[in-house]
Amino acid sequence: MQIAKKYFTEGLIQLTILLSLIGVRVDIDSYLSGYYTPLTEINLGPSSAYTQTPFHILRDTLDGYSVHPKCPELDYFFASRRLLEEVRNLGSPRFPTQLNAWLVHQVSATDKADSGPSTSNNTDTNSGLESTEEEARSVSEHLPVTDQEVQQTNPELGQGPFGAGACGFFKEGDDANIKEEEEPTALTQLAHSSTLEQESLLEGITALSNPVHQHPPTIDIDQQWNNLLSIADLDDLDSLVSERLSDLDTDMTSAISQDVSLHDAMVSSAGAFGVVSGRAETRTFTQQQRAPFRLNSTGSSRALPGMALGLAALPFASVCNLTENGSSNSTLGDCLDEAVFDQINQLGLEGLGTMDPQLIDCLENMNSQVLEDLDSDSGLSLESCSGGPVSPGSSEMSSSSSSYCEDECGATGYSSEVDSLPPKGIMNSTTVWSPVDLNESVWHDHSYSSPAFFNPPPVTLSQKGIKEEPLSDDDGPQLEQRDLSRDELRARAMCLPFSVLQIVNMPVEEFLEVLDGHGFSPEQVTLLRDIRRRGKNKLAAQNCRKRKLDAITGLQEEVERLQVQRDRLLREKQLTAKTMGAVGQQIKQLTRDVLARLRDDSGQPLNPDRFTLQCGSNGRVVVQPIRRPAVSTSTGNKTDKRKKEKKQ
DNA sequence: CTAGTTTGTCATGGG
DNA sequence: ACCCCATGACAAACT
Repeated sequence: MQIAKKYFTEGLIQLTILLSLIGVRVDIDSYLSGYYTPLTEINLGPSSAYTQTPFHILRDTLDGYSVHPKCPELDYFFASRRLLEEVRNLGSPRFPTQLNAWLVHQVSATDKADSGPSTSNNTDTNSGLESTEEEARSVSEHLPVTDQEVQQTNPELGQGPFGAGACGFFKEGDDANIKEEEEPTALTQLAHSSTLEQESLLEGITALSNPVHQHPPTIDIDQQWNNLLSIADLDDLDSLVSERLSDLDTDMTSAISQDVSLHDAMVSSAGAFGVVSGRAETRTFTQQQRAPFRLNSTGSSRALPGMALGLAALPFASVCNLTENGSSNSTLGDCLDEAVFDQINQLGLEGLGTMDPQLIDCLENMNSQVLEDLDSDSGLSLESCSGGPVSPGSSEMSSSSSSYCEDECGATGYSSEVDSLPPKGIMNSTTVWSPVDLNESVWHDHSYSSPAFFNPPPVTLSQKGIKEEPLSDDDGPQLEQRDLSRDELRARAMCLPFSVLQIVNMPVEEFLEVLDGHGFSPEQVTLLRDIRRRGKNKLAAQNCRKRKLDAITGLQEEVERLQVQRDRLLREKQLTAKTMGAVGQQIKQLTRDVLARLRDDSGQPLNPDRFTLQCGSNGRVVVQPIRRPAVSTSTGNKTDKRKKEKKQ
């Protein structure tokens, strides 16, 4: 039901945008204001802010973060965006601003939802939801009147952005529309306003943690915020902030990708956006997962000036944005689409050898996040690429990741995928060890044990990786030379046309052919054999160490398991002993009771000390006299015998 | 500076 | 005989 509502809402919003593009003004404020009221009822939320954010949550998830990009539910969303793109191509140069307005609406919805405390506060004061609706209506009614005012107060928004949440957003959106119709000269100003919008988004978030910065006109909401914060759990607040953050990420990335066309007219926006991103970075509520996105976003935004200078850079930014948020159909579809990713995953690195150079460039410009996605493996694979002790788990690793490692990490000697990866594939792709290709290949130029090719921001690299490969793409060849392994240096010194990786990984047959067919000198042959032997032994050593560690870990786990089992058995033993003691006492008591009711031949009660009850196999209970000698110990028997002997 | 860790290498042995 | 692999041992680099 919520999803249906979401679709309906989104569709309505986008229809509104489309209508606005052709000059039809549609005021959705009233709809939105009325929309949340039933939503609140649906979500049975007691006027909590969270109960008013489902729309936002759904949007967030369907925007691509929590939902897989291939999720069919996104088709509609992407189709809508494509439609908007087509409309823009039809000649509406200011559409990005319109999209901004749409995004603003989107956030405004959440903000309005987040400003739900107003609703909750109203409910607290028993004023009901109607008052909120009235507020929204009044706001929307004032909008046409205050458009000019808003435009004038934009700079103020820049300083202390719209504290009023939804109100400010709607004003911005309508403002954009009207300005669009008014004067083209307002384009840069529009850009600035959009920048302000972006900033306002952040401010809206920061207002969560610091509501004091809100504007005086928003005193009511401010107070309501204080009320909310006073009762809100910290964890809830964190989750709330994270929701806002995710939404922000979506908006920001989308804004970047969509604003690119306007960028030549709004270079300042990029800078301002960078500032915004930086500010977001300083906010400590950036979660670990979000942090890379934010950093990447910052990076892409910093690349925006370059994009403004040349369209050639556009696809790269689009790639970054596309892969970051998984949304927005990019113009890069020709260069990089899912099929390419699949191809990379399937072919492993060998695809790089035959891939289009442009695509390789694209890949090189990708951030680490993208590369990790390509790897479709966690840090483990990365660590394995960097030669971590865990790496050698060759046999357990997937072929895709292994091949990826081997290729991408270049001479990462001990990705230990020698077995799992398809060496023949490499040879086929490189056309049977073409020396030229090998020397020119990217991975060949990097350290034998370094994943330099994948050198993303150091954050994602393990210490070992950093240690072995401080190289980055910006580092000069001297560092590169320094980080070459000894064997690599020897191979170069001996003018061997193969990299260490190739020497190590090529099949025996190929290796023998190489030794025989290239007319190598005996020294070169010896070096080739040594390199191969050392490389394989290095892999073997790493495998061995990993196995040893695994064995130790397994033994430790087994020790822990056995200790737990021992403790459990000891407890069971104690419990059993207790139970046995209790049962014995019960039997004793029952025996006394029974014997007390029995009489001997003389009519006297049986002495419990001299008789006992024995239960036979047939169920009969027999009274038996206690045989003292049987009860007495062996030492007792001996003493008895001695006494008897003495008596005799 | 020292101790511990990591990593590459060699020697050896088994398959 | 050769190759591959596993593993202990050693040394260098690094933390």
